Amino acid sequence: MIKDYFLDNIENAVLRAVEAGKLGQMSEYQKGTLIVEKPKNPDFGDFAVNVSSLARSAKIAPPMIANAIVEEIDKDDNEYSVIGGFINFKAGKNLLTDSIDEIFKKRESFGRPENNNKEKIILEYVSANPTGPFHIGHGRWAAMGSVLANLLKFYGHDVYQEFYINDAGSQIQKLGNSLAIRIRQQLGEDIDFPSDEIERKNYYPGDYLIPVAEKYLKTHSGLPGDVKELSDFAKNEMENLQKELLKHFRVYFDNFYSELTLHQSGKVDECVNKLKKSGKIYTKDGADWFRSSDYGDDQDRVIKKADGSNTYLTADIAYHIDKLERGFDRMINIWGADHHGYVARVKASIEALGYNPDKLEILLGQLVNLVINGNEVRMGKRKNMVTLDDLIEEVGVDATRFWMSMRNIDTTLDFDIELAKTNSDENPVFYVQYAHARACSILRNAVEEKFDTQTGKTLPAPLTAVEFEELKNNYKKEDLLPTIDTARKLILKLEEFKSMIKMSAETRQVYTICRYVQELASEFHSFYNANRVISEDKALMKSRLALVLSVKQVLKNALDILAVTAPERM
RNA sequence: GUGCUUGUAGCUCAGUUGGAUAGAGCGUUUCCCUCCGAAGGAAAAGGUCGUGGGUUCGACUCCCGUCAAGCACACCA
Repeated sequence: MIKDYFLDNIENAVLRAVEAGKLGQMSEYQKGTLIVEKPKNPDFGDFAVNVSSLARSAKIAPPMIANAIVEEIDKDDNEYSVIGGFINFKAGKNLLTDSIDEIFKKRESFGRPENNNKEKIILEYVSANPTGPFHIGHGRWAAMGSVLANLLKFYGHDVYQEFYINDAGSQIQKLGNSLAIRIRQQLGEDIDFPSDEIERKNYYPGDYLIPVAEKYLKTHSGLPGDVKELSDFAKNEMENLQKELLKHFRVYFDNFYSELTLHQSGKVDECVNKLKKSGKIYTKDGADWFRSSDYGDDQDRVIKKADGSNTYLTADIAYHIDKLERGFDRMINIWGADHHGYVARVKASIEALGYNPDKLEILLGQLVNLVINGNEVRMGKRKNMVTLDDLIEEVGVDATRFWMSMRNIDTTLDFDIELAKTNSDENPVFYVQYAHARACSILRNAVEEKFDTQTGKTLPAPLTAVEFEELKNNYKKEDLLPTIDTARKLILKLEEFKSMIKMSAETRQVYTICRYVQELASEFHSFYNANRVISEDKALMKSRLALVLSVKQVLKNALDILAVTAPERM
């Protein structure tokens, strides 16, 4: 990376300058204290380092330090300049041609770091109850989670994606009771869900169980004796619906982990026993309590209720311990912000059972607001629920994925349906896809004959197929030279893909990919308007085609991580 | 009441571990197609970084207070 090359040069120069006694009273330098930034004013250079922080130990003025360091640098064909305490850097032709060269060499793996410490990661997200269709909020976790999985894989990690099915507990019984009412309605009975608000909470009154009731009656003549049969039937239907939607939304789980099996396998009881042995359990009011407050939680938590049954937390503890026992180095969970109270207690349990709680990373996501015609539509718990299915049908998979991923997970997301549907620059997805389609179009034109309507003659293709293949497969660094001065910004933006990926993967911030891809598209559109690619000057044309090929490749790499399509034409 | 998150241009948001004149997109205004996709580009205008203190050479960034918004505070899942 150019950035790293620059920092490396600076730091080595600092070490030499210290050795030579040129940095005043400074006697040692610790690598990593200086940081590279982008100059606010691009005229200063591509990158910069501020050496003011060394002034304290050197006891000389920052500009003098900067000059002393620059003197020690092997400059190659790059430019270094000093302004105040800043050392500015402008990459020379060697670095620029190298970076395009790297794109041609690495292709679809361009951007993957050379040596990273590969981790075995289990990423858990969505994990919805199988009691109804996904709502819009689930869409955010689904999109962000799958992008994060793609990103971490691209980065080089081993990623296992898991969906935890909350298929135990009273909600499943509620689901069965609700289906029973829908079936009786189908059978012609005059019956409905209770109108009393409190009683109504014991049911799922959404319309989505009507088709399930119809389906049930196709193979059964009436209500079963046991409501459990209905619960299982409905649960199964909901799970299948959810799985289908996830696939359609390009979200692929390696495993769906049923909470129920966790109970049935005895792992939950096993976990309770282990906790008891650890001495962190006490009995109060007939229930067993876990001393989570010993590990930073604000209060202790019930782990076995007075009636002898386990709480939701108990299963969750067992689940996380199971993940650890499956040998993962790291667990990453995406949870809605409404679950933030659970972080401390789950981490506490991991620590109490002798595991390292730092292995668990929980990304808390703020919720989603739907904006329709400029008005916020707040997502109520049950009423007015817009399903993810509806949203995707309305705006498409690409736009939904992009919009759900484009904001920092810490901010509530405003999803503007109208904007996501527009086909213009107001819509970032469209803008980016257009850039890719435009690149493809130029590449097509480069090898196509053209019919001239004025003369009625057919003009030969600007480049023969053989020449084009040669450029693509046997690209040489010199090929880029004719256009290198007009394409500096574009080349640097392409090169930035590597540092963007690194940052994004290490901080788990997928929205930076969406930002990057917009910036790259913008640089490309700008380059396109200022420089004609297809022209008489063959060397110049080839150099610019090389850039177009690079842009296409990098856009594709980024869009693949987002799992948004990169269209050849639109 | 306690905890977590958020407050930056008219709107939606960046701001990379404290650094140069606080950035981008949309919207507004003005330009740019005889020509590779104008579904695009160039430029202008637009700011008391919620607010009041503090820390230091330097604060959107760190600390304390305060105001506003969202969420959570079960022997529910």
